[in-house]
Amino acid sequence: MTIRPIEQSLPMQLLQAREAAMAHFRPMLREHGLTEQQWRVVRVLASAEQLDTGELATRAVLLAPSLSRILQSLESAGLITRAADKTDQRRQYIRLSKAGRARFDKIGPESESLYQSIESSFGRDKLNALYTLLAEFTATTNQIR
Amino acid sequence: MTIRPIEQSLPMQLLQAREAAMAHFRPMLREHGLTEQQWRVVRVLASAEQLDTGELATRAVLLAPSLSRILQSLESAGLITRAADKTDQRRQYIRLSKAGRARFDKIGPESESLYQSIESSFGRDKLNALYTLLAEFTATTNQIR
DNA sequence: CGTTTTAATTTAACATGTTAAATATTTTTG
DNA sequence: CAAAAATATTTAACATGTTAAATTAAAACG
Repeated sequence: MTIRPIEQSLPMQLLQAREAAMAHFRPMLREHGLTEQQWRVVRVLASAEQLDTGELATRAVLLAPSLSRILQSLESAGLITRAADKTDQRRQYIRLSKAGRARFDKIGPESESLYQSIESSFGRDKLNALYTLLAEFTATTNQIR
Repeated sequence: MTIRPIEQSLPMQLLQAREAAMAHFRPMLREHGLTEQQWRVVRVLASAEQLDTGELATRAVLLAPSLSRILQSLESAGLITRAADKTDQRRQYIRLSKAGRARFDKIGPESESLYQSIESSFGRDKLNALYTLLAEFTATTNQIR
């Protein structure tokens, strides 16, 4: 059997594409004192009143152990608050604090601006095409067995 | 300014697409005692006589500190050997040991088989189109500034 | 030729990824 | 209802990601 060279594999292209994009965001986030993953959590919370950690993990694409540690750091930084569910003591709800909202309001426009510079370089139409293909790929591949 | 929702951002789609793909490979690699990144290094070495660590890092898409640790583990496992450059004592060359080659020969076909099941589910043409778009995106985005 | 600068690699420190196990709480069952 | 099974979250352990600093060797410079 012929084995595909590593550089011709889709996972490697996905990795390099993501790295190319994130290289533009990381320095900015660093100046604002957030990691890429912490920023994902803040962004998800900014678009919802409150979320339980399960839903938060799904939307931020984080595994539970990672999210658990990230929430500890965000809580220490005063950017989120937690509240236990009244009827199910296992479940807890997370929401952005005022400081968390303020941080989001500061970073959001800078992030969007960087995103648009990427969009205009690559072309909006191609970016949309790529986005759509990726979504299809993910859906299809997640269904295999 | 309107801030793009996280789930509509390309970096998140890239992350999810990669995760969808890797979920199929990780359990197999685990049974063979290699992590995803160790397997990347072995694959790169399998297609070259020997490589210095700089070139190896580039081809396996790893940062130098990560590669340094991975080489230590692969050396402990007996899968690679190292040799210093005769004229430049800073530079070292890495090559696959016989055990490393044997490991590659065992894993390679299983990996290729999984890859082909993904390819046939998504469609070869769409996969190629996606691959090409990703390569263009990476090239374009790496050039910005 | 000795000193400074550049380059290759490793180490350090902290955050996250991954899997397994532990904990605490709910729900199901017999 | 009491024991067992299921669920939500955290902890543990080890590997990798990321940035900065340290180490070592080579090249450039005065």
